[in-house]
Order: sequence, then C-alpha cells, then structure tokens
Amino acid sequence: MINIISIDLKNPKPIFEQVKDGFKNLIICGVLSSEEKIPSVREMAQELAINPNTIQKAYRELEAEGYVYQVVGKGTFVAPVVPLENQARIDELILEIEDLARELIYLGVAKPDIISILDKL
Amino acid sequence: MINIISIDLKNPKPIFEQVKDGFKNLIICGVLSSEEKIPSVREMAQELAINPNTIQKAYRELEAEGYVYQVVGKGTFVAPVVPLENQARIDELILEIEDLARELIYLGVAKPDIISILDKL
Amino acid sequence: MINIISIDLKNPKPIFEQVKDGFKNLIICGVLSSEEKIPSVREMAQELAINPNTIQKAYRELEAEGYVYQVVGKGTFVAPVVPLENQARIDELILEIEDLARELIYLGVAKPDIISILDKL
Amino acid sequence: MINIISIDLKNPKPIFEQVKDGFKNLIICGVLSSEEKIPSVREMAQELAINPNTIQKAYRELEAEGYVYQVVGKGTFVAPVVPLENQARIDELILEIEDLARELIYLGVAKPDIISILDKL
DNA sequence: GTGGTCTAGACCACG
DNA sequence: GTGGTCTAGACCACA
Repeated sequence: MINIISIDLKNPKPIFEQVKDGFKNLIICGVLSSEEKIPSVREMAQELAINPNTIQKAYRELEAEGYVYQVVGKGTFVAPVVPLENQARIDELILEIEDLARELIYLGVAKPDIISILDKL
Repeated sequence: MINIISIDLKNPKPIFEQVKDGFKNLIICGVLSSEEKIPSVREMAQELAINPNTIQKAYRELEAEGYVYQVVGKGTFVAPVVPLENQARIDELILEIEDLARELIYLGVAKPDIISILDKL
Repeated sequence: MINIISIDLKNPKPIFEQVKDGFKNLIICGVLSSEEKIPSVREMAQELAINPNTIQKAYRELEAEGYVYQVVGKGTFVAPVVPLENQARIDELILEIEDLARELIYLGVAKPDIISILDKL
Repeated sequence: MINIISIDLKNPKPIFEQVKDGFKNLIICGVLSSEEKIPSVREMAQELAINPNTIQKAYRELEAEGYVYQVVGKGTFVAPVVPLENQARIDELILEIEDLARELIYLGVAKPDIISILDKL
C-alpha cells in the first residue's frame, strides 16, 4: 500500500499536486477501490519525507474534487463514483482534450493516430 | 486583428500564459497563418492594458516553443509549421491526452463518445 | 562559493549572459558538481550588486539549457549531465568550432598547432 | 559574384553581422581573393533588398577587422593577409575554441572526435 | 518603431 | 526563504 506514490523533487509541478495526481491516477486505474482506506497524512508524510502540511493540502483538494472523503478520527477513504454526476468537470475535461488534440494535429500527428491511442486505453 | 485575445485577471493562470495560450490557439486553429505579423509588444500591452514586459514574456515563450519568431526592428511573425519536428512535445501531449481520457472514462463517459468528439475536430 | 562569478559592466555582453556563461564554465570545468546548490537569486543579486530579475533571467536560461534545475522554495541546483542528449546543441557547437578553426588557419596558425591546443584540454 | 551572400531575416543575428560573416567566410575559404573588388554598398543593398546603412555598417566592421579596405571613389577590396600579424585576434579565437571544445566534451563528445573534425578542414 | 536589457520594488505560492 | 509573476519606467541596438 505504501510506496505507491512517487515524488520527483526536480519536477516543477508542486509536490502537493504530484501527491494529488498520484492518488487520482491510482483511483482512476482501479488500484485503489471505492471505500478503501488510504494512508494517514502522517504516514504519507513520513514515507515520502515530506512536510505533513503538503500531504494535508493534497488530501483536502482530493476531497474537494470528490475523489476521497475524510472521516474525523477514522481516516481518509476513496469515494464511490457516481457516473456522469460531475458534468461540469466532464465539460472541462472535454474542452482540454479537444485543445490537446488540435495541437497534436497542428504538430503533424494524423487524427486516426490520435484516435487509435485513445482506443487502446 | 485587435481584440482577438482576452485576458481574465481573476484567472489564477498567469497573464503571460493566458496571452501565450491565446495566440497558440489562434495559430493552431488557423486564424493566424504562417508568416503573418502579430501585434507588436507595445500594441498588445496597450490594447490589453497590461505591462509590455508581460507581453514580451509571452512572445518569448511562444518563440521558444516554435510558434512565432521575432525580428528586432520588424516585429513578431507566425512561424511556419514543421510537421513532427517537436517529438518531445508530441509525446508530452499524448501522455496528457491519455490521462484526461482515462479520467473521463472513470467519470462515466463511454469511450466511443470520447472518440466521436475527437473525430469531429 | 561566493565571488566565483565576475561581472564587467563595460562589457557589451548583457549582464545576464555573463552570469549565465560564468556558471556554465564553472559547471563544465567541474568546479560545480552535479546536484550542488548554487547561490539563491537574491544572494547572487546582492553579491554582484545586480538586480535580482537579471540573475533570475540568467538562472532561467541555464535551466532551459539543461545546466541547472530550480526547485521553488528550495533553491537552484546543478543538473546531472546526460551525455549526447542535446544533439542540436552539439551540432551547433561543431559548426562554430569549425568556423573558428578556419579563421585561425586563415590568420596563419598551423592546423597541428590548433589540434595540440585541443589535445591539452 | 552576386548572390554569394545569403541573408536570413528570421535569424536573430543582426543582418549587418550576417553580411559581415558572409564576406568573412568567403574570404577565409578563398572564394574571394586578395585585392579582389567586392560589390559596392549600393549593389549589395539592392541585391539583398536591405537598407544601405546596414551594408555600410558591415563593410565598416570588415575594414576595422582587417578583412577589406575601402578606397574612396574606387570601391572596397579584399585585404591581403599578413600571417600571424593579428596576435590579439588569434589569442581571442584560441580562447573561444577552447571554451567550445570543453563544452563539447562536457556534453559527451569524445576528444578524438573533436580533433578529427578539425583534422578534416 | 521594433524587440532586448535592466532596475526598483511589490505581491504570491510553495514548503 | 525560495523562485515566479507583474508593474512602471528607463535606455539601447537594429533597421
């Protein structure tokens, strides 16, 4: 369970964001499943040798985005998914994915190649 | 030609990045075509009521990323595209697009729906 | 560690470039080694009696060229070398070195003399 | 005789410097030989579609560096070489060539490879 | 008039 | 305390 998140201090991306995205990926890929407990702030902080405030911030944002929920005195748990609930987030993602795809096309990548990449997921 | 870029000062995204992304989109979508002159640093600065240094930073980054080139004494111009030149950027974009697509799927969007969005571009 | 870079305000070369080249030389000659911390932007600015923005520009370019990496809140560090990674830069350097050598030969310096200079490095 | 110099307006190098370096190369490579007349400022300006002042500046610098000499009313001519005369310039070139070679070595190019490049000149 | 450099000084995010 | 962004305003090289 531990060592599942990796942090790169050289990465310009803020550490709290690396932690957040790390958990998001684990949840999205199914490594962490609904209602599963994730490590406490202290455990993660010690494990990654990082300031607990930084982990705290990552957990807070994960909760705000609906990926986990915190129970005082119990810990933090993966939230169940409610398909198509967060339409605002879906719209945002679609806009982003369109932008990226357009840039790829501009850079010379053929549209079928892009689609085949997504098809393999 | 003017008023083509809009800036939102409340947006947490840095101003120079909003300017940069604005021009990138215009170039990618073909609104600005190769060798076309874009407004001078001072013109944009006045138009957007923003410090010239901020515009200059945006233009420099656009140049570094190959979207425009600057000629001292002449102005800034849209650079011609060299297909598949920037493989590093392409790889990066593909990783991002995969992440976004995975998140969309997790949120309940069906894969064919995602693909049809890209197909319409 | 301090006083390792010297700036000549009369030199037509921009200050930020003098700073950049100074650090590049220190890194290339091994005075600064991989992962070593270099002075903060503010320290260098005070030490050289130069505006922090100018130092920051030098550091940013050093980062863009792969000589250092910056970690917000931590400082700036010498980047590890990845041999033969930057082929574009290598090609550029070879062209320049060829031009210089040709000029030396034109000025009457014998080719073996030039080679012996390089051999001593 | 004409069309021997090519100018790239996109090149960040100033145009007058491109003209200067262009002639320098032609002289060094022997395409232009001692006492040969080079085109007048006006001819070059028209040929390259460039401001005559810019050509003027290039010619002035070429003269200052000893590559050509100007005769009022006659034109501009390639100067004869006096081997090993300009020791200051030679020393400068050697310093530059050492710097470039050190950077190449740092980037992972083997010293024999650099020497073989020079040997082929 | 164009972009390039530099200064002085402010505020912010991150850890 | 670190780097990142932004402003206001100055001077310079190039064409």
